[in-house]
Amino acid sequence: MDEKYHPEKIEAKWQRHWEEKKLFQAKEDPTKEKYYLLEMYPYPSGAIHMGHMRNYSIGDVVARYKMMRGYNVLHPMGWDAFGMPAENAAIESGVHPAKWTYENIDTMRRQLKRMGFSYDWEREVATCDVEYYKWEQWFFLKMCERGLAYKKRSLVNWCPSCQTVLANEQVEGGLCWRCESEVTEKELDQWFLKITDYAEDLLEYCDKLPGWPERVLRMQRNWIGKSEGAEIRFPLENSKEAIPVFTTRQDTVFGATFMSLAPEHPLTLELSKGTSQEGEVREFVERVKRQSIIGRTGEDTEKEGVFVGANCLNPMTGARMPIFAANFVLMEYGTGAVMAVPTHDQRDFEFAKRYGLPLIVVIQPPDSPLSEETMTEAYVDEGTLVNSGQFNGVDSVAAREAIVKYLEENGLGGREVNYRIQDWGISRQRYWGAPIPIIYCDRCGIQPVPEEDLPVVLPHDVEFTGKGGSPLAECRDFVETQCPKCGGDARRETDTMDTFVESSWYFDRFASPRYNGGPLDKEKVDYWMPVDQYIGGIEHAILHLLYSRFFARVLKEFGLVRDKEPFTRLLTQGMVIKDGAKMSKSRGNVVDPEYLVSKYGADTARIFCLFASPPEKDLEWSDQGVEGSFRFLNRVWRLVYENHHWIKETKPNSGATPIDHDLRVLRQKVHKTIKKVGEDIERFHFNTAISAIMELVNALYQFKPTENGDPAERLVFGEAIEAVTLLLSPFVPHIAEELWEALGKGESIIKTPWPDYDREAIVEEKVLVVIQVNGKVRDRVTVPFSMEEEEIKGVALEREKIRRLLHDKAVQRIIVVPKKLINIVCA
RNA sequence: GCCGGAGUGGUGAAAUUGGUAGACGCACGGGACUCAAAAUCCCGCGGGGCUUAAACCCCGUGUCGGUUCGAAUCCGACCUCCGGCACCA
Repeated sequence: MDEKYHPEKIEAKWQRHWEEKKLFQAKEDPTKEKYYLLEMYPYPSGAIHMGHMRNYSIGDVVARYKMMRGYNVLHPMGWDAFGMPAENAAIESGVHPAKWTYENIDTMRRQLKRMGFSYDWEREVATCDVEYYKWEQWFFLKMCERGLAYKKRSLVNWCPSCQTVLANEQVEGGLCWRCESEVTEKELDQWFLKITDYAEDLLEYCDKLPGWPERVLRMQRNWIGKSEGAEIRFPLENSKEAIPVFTTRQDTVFGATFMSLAPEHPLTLELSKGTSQEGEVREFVERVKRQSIIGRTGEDTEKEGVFVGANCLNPMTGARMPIFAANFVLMEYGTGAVMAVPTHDQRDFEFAKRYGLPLIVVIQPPDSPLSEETMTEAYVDEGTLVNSGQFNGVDSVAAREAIVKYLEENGLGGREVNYRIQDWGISRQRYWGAPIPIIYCDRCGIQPVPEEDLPVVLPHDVEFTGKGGSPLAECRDFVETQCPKCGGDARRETDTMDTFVESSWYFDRFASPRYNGGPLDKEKVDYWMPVDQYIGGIEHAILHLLYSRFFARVLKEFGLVRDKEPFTRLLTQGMVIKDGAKMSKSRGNVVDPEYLVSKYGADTARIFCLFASPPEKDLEWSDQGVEGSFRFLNRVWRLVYENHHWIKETKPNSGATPIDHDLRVLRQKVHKTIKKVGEDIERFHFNTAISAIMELVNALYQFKPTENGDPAERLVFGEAIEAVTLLLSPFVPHIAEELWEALGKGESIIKTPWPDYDREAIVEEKVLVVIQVNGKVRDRVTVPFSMEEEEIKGVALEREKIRRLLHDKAVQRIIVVPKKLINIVCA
């Protein structure tokens, strides 16, 4: 052991050792309890950043701790390797996306290895490998068979900058999740996955995931957006047809005085055809369609519309209702048609006021009655029904139920549930992704690629112009093919799949990453899945984490996996902040982990991330904090260096000698620390676990051993040093291994069981009792642990200071919290 | 607008969930070692009052109330910041 701590020497040494001994290779072993720990895999952008560093440091503590606890741990790592930055690099600098991606992977793998993370690299997966994405194509075919994947022409979100379609989940506040451009609408033929079939189940199971943060579950519930209400059919005037609407306020149906249609609603143009309104309607629809999502749905966009030239009838009253096209009605939600009740819906109120449409109050509030003439805004709360025929006098909540029944009985509609969530659009008009395995034949229509023809390999030689349109469409060798049904000339689908499809099942693939008999080796997946602990950023709360839950359900139906919830526990870690903002290249406030490792070593970088704040909170970067962490490791190093010679020689059983008070206190501190660190790791309080170890180290510095080495002292002190080393090892594994070796231990520290604390040793002999008078701390007294309540009261009342405080007061009661506190209440 | 979360020293944070507020670290101040510096080690460090000093007292967890013997923690109202959803019928 060197006198000085040189991280660069020891870190490389132990990384080599772990790799040579294959210490992190996971093997299925039914006799051992498995623990599947997973951190969200990175996109190979070129370099590991602080966010990764933090995420993976957190994960590594848990992995190593569980290994020492005797679990059979699976801790894999891979690459979310398809995606646009690779393609953009190709457009900008001419490097092929594959070359760019694989080189980045090499760099980042090297960086991760330099951090000493306990990954099973044998299981590494890159999603751009054909061996990976061919199974994704296989899933797609199976989903087509079951109608879970389908193609439809629809309005989709289009990012003009990325030149591709985005899923609803990828539009954040009207902006592209990746480049923050304003998203527009476009009508395109697209492939969708039927996540809506699972909306109810996904929602229901939000209540059955106790290991997930409430915040994430709430976001998912919100996103699924379940509304219960009714469908009501409004007959068209002079026609047999009717317009169905969805409403959650069927109790207000008697107050519906007009109808609003989405501009994209097929009836909008159809009804206006041949009327004097036709031109105006057409113009309006065209104008609305051209708007961006923000322009269309922003909160300050004014409500406007146009009469389509036709009317429908209120099914309850028979009253004639003019039909409008209105910009605020969305085609994607409900039926794209809304019954307008201006008195009890604010949007309808504003619209009615603008176009001079009639108001009928049908809900009266309990206090001050409403009148159509004086209302200045809609009344949207509950009340009693009026102007509602047979339902007059009924409470609005009860009326919702009664009216649903009436609708059903009279064939006018019925109960209906609606979800905000839409099917997942997965077509991307980009090159660097998994090709959608579909062939178009002019004679036979849409033909799935036969399973035996998989994979549909992404061609290598294509041109990257950045001009828009998928490069695959320009690649004749790829596009031109034969129809699997008739054998005639046919064309391949040139869109690729959303990269979130890859990440929806990579955790399953880690269980059998090289399996070739199918996507998953059932036996192995059943052994490892579900993921016991998943760790990653909150930004995936509704993207990846919802898609993965959907995929798990589908895979379960295919009989490929056993569980429909893939992640038992989830930890969402906070961002890394510097100078008040998230670290990012554009802000210029990044700290490169590579630099940190070069200057201080991986262990310092790791322990800083873990110590500075609890994992779920944002981490404020501090250069001095890093220095402090490095200082602490040096302190530990010196402590062991100065003592390792004699500790190595101390035989475990050499001293049955009785130990004195100071030693007993030290030993108690050791075992209390063992207890606390274990408990803190279990509940992910790494910062307090580390501070507890620091306290122990401080106590060992305070403890001055006698000159010629009392055997009992050597025993206790030696035990303490070993405990410090063991407890530190999940956090700072390299230095721990080196110190462990210096202490004369043969086996790698990762193979050493986590220490148990001695229950006897932590028993308190004396306990500090706080004495309060009327809730204010006035004195403290140390009493024997076993002292009875009554006796403690006596001791407290006898205290000089307490007597002085109480001399002219009458004691009313005394509250005793055993071993902790006594509160004397007096007048 | 709706739904969450969070506000604690100069600073990052503790307080295992109603029982000593500020552990541990950083910064800062003082001391030891040194010719000197760095490194290291030791001591101090919420604010105020009183004091040579100690002892002691008061205030203090965003603000104002409440519950309780006792509140950073529970309840109500408000303020500020952050996040999610949002013309969803």
